Amino acid sequence: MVFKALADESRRQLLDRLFARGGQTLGMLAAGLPMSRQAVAKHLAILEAANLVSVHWRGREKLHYLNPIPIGEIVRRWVGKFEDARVESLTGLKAELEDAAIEIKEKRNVRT
Amino acid sequence: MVFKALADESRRQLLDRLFARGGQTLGMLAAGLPMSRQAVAKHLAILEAANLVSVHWRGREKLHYLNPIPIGEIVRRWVGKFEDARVESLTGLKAELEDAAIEIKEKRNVRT
DNA sequence: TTGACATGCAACTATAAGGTTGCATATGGG
DNA sequence: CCCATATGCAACCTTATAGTTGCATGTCAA
Repeated sequence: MVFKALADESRRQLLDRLFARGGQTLGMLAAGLPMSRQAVAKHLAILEAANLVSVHWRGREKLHYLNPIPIGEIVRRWVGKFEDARVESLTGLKAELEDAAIEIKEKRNVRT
Repeated sequence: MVFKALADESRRQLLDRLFARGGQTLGMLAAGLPMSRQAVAKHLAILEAANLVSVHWRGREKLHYLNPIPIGEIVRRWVGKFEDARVESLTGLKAELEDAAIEIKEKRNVRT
């Protein structure tokens, strides 16, 4: 799942590295990160499963690339439905605030 | 953090509910979800911390709203930097594939 | 073919995360 | 004032996840 994949800092760092330079091998990516090669392999597997990273085998080397499908598109597919909700929610908030104001007014009347 | 907040299905459901109707109380949101009120409260706290949900107190009731700042914007701020990487990455992939093709050709030549 | 290198697989550990229960606190209404 | 209601706080349990180590597999190059 995309959000779970992006939720981890190490995985975002891996995406950063692939952003800086595509086609890196597992070994290249693992070197310089403060964790074992196997840990990196796991992260890359998760990124692959989330369709954020694609791979290409060249002999015994596994080359990693940011997925051709734009990450933004994948994410937008998930959050897009909330885009239009914003205005309505704000309206709702406004209404509630007004309700509260009225209630306070009413109380003042009772007490006076 | 936004992605961690969005990574959980229960929290996405809560956003769905607030999308359907803003200004719901903790109790309202908890009713109908297969978990305790306290669990929902924790999720809402995480959504608040991630700036996805804003609250407004009315007496003893806590009203929840999707954050005025569009969720899409928040998310885009995180993934935006990868948007432009796509083309370059594809180019990189293309180059690697061509490299691979050349290697295979060279081998054929050696063997032939 | 053999050795070195690149990756995969599996078992295990530690910590974080989602969930529960029980009790405390604060507000509103009669 | 008192009780019901709405939420908060804290301890605890269970499972998921990030990480480790050790060994197996597969490919290149001499």
